[in-house]
Amino acid sequence: MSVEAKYRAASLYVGDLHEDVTEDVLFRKFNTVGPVLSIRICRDLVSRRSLGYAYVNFLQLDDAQKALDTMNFDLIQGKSIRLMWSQRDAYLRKSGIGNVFIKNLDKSIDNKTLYEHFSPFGKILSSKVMSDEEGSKGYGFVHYQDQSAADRAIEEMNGKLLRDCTVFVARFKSRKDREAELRSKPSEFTNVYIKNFGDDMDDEGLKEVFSKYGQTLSVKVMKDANGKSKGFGFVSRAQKKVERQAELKEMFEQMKKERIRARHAAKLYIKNLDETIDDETLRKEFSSFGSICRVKVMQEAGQSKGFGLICFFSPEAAAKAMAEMNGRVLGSKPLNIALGQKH
DNA sequence: CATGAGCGT
Repeated sequence: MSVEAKYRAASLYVGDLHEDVTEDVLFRKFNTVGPVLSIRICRDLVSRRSLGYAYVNFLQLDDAQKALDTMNFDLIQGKSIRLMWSQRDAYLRKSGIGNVFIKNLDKSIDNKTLYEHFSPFGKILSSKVMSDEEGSKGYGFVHYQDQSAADRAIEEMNGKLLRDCTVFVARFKSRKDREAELRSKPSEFTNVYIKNFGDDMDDEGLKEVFSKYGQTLSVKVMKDANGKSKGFGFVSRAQKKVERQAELKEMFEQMKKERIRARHAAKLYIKNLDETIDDETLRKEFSSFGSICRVKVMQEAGQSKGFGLICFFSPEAAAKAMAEMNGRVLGSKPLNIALGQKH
């Protein structure tokens, strides 16, 4: 095994990190287990904000294993960290194979307790109780290495009483799959709207027509202010509350995605900036393309780092600016402009 | 009631 391969084998992924956690803090924590070769907190290229996950590279595999066994779900800055082996291949994470969904969890069940209840069935890659500032949200996930382990866990645990709650345990479904499923088998409905029956039909007549098909709860012909039948209405069916909620949720999510996309498309990254160029110069040079919401030349010790960003209010303005200004010499150097990365 | 997030030098 090459040296690199050996170190890679001793790499842990650390997720769910508080934004303010530093390399230093992680080093001091993990170095207590055994010698740590390096730590990397992944950060946004430009803003340097933490992306909430890191790698801890141990010198020895045993130490990585020990950290995994003893430090998973430890709190740092009040947040429970999630440890996994570093796994560059995204297949298992994406495929959902071995992933189990659990709901109706007693609020007192935390990450560690969930792990303890579900570890007898096989090797767990990652597990988590979803939570917010208030604490547990009452559902979570356990992702096993093997589907067979997941199936055993479902078989054994579904319907079991954990503390005060009977848990529901099933294969994980992505939100998209779940919504598709809900749409494909719409829930039962008990009301129908009818139109085009003419204005001589009354409540009793309508009831007579429809009673052939089953017991009716209520039958009503819509009337105008003078009590005359309108003879028509709208054909529709009532949505159940959960259906309506799912629809609204999807709509809001799409609107949110669209907002993010638009904001993303309105952001330009400018590289190869002449060091004499500051925020104000950059703003002035780009102001003719549209309203600018933010300009930032990245600096270190009062010196330009030679790159920065401009956020326009509209994607159109950003596109125009990019088309016109890419390659344009400002100061002594040609601008290198790229569309924004995420975040 | 509930179906994450997420992988680098």
